Amino acid sequence: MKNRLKVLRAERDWTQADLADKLEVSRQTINAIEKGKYDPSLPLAFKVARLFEMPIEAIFEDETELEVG
Amino acid sequence: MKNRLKVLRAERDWTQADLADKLEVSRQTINAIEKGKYDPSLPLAFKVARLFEMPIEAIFEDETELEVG
DNA sequence: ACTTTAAGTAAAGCATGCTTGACATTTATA
DNA sequence: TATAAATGTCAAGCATGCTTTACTTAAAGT
Repeated sequence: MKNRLKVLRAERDWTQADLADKLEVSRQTINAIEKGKYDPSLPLAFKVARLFEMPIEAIFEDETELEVG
Repeated sequence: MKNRLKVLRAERDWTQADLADKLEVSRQTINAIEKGKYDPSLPLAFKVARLFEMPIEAIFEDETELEVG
């Protein structure tokens, strides 16, 4: 799953640690999500969306295949 | 986290097993999410949103407190 | 009443999300 | 160049998401 965290941070001049603080997660969690090591949980995705005041879909981009079935 | 899965299913006359099949997860997973036992992962939430053709926020409702900080 | 279908629930196990602590690398700045 | 700030990464451990198997309960149709 792609995400725009790095850009959204840059627009606000926030460090990964800044964002981590605001979201109440560890800095490593932000780093891992930005680097695509794993996806955030849904509750964390909601928190991100609220912080940036935009829909989840405007921040995270799903790239899983469409069904064949 | 509240969700409208049960209603969305009912509108389409789908069983939990039907929905599970369409989402490629187990029936128990659908049951657990509907009963609020846990939240779906973000990828699964995206899959649900695509299936019902509506934004994640129209299906799942976050109810975590706003920051005091 | 019987049968079937749907929904609920539980346990064990594996995969993923997130934590802390520590250390390495990169980037900016004195 | 030296120092500090920001980012990257790893390991161990705990919490959550999801699986399979299996059983129970509820609802619906015969």
